[in-house]
Amino acid sequence: MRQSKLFTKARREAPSDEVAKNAQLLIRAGYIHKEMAGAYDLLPLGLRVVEKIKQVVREEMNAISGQELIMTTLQKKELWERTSRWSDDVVDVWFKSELKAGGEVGFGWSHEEPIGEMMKNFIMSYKDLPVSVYQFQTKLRNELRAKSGIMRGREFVMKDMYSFAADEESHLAYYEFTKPAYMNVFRRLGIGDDTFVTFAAGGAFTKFSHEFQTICEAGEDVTYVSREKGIAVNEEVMNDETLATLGVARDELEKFNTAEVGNIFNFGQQKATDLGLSVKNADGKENPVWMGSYGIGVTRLVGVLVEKFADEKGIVWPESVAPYAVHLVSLGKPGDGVSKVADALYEDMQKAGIEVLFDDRDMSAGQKFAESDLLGIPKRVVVGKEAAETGMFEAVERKSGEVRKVPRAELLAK
RNA sequence: CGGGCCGUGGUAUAGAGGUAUUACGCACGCUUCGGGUGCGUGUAACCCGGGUUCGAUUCCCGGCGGCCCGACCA
Repeated sequence: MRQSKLFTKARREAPSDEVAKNAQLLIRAGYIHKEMAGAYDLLPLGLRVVEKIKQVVREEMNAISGQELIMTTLQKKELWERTSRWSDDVVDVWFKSELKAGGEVGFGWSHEEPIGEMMKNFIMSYKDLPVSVYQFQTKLRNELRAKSGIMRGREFVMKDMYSFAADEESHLAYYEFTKPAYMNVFRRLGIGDDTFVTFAAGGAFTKFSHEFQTICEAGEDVTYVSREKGIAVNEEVMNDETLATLGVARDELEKFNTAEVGNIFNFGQQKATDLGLSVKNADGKENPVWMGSYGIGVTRLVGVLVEKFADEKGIVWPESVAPYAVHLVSLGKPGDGVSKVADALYEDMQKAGIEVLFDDRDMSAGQKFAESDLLGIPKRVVVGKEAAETGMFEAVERKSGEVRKVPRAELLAK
């Protein structure tokens, strides 16, 4: 992508109505645009980051037999009434509207009800199970207070997966199976060492649910962590009973601010019972399906990654999610020798299949470097007079600031 | 939802009861050419409604919007 054609521009100053570091940097760099409190547009660069994250998640979900689909945002009132979750007194984040043709609809804040209902059309027998399906969906939640920039919005992208099993054993096996898959995701995003499977409040049928909490100053949760024992406990369930159950002592745990980047939840047979989703077992009897749900906050992860890795100069993306792998910065003037060298290099990098953002604009070097730092692309290749003459290009690693002189051929090797 | 702070060009800001400062940006010209180059000219703003007043962007009330703290948070 030629930066001269990119309609977004970096800004020098952070907007006055944002305090959160993630939103300030993402807006300054042109990744997102604030539409209203808790609702942000994904601009071309931001969309690329989101798509990168989605791809990592997709690969890991596919690896545990998840089948991707996408559900509607519009939700049937009758369905949610059946599970007693239509009322605003029960679910306080509903957005609702009315159909002109008559009747009320809700806007999806979660999808276990409709997905369970839909699956009734396809799951008849224990032989149809186990199955798990997932989607990347824009959730709408009427939060009383949106905050922390992109980390807690009213409209956000979430990966939600739902599993269906015929018996408890295979159900729990799958539930456990998702944990390493989730950790693979977080590891690939560069936050594996700071993300913990965390015991959190359960529901009607399980003592605990499991959250994936990432150490992050801007996070809303407080988590107690024992790195040695590999145990983490959400503050909300932090008590003597929990400690006894888990076999840890209070003084073994370190307290952190954390952001919930994922959550897995065991519904037991309750959800399917409410929905009337059952299968015939081998003995010919109807049996409610065992269900689980598994979420990952995709857009929240964008915020967490910015919060965790940004430095005083701007954003620093992990390679796995960066909008481009290389930021090619030309210091030439339109039509001069330097520009021609940069242009040719850009074309060849494109042909080599390298994702490259090419700063071909006519601006001062200092401004280009400052903007490049702000954007946070992992590698910057600078084309100046020296490079044009010697064929040795300056490659700067954004994260470390390390500078190397590399020959052209090396830049085209992936 | 309770409490607090705040709404001025595209962005960030100053300010006063008599239509508004500065910087960035943007346009044009010159300058500069490896860390947000310097100069000149130009462009562009007081959230909405009501009240007080000769006059309100400024003071008062209400609304709308934003941020923060708390509460809430499958």
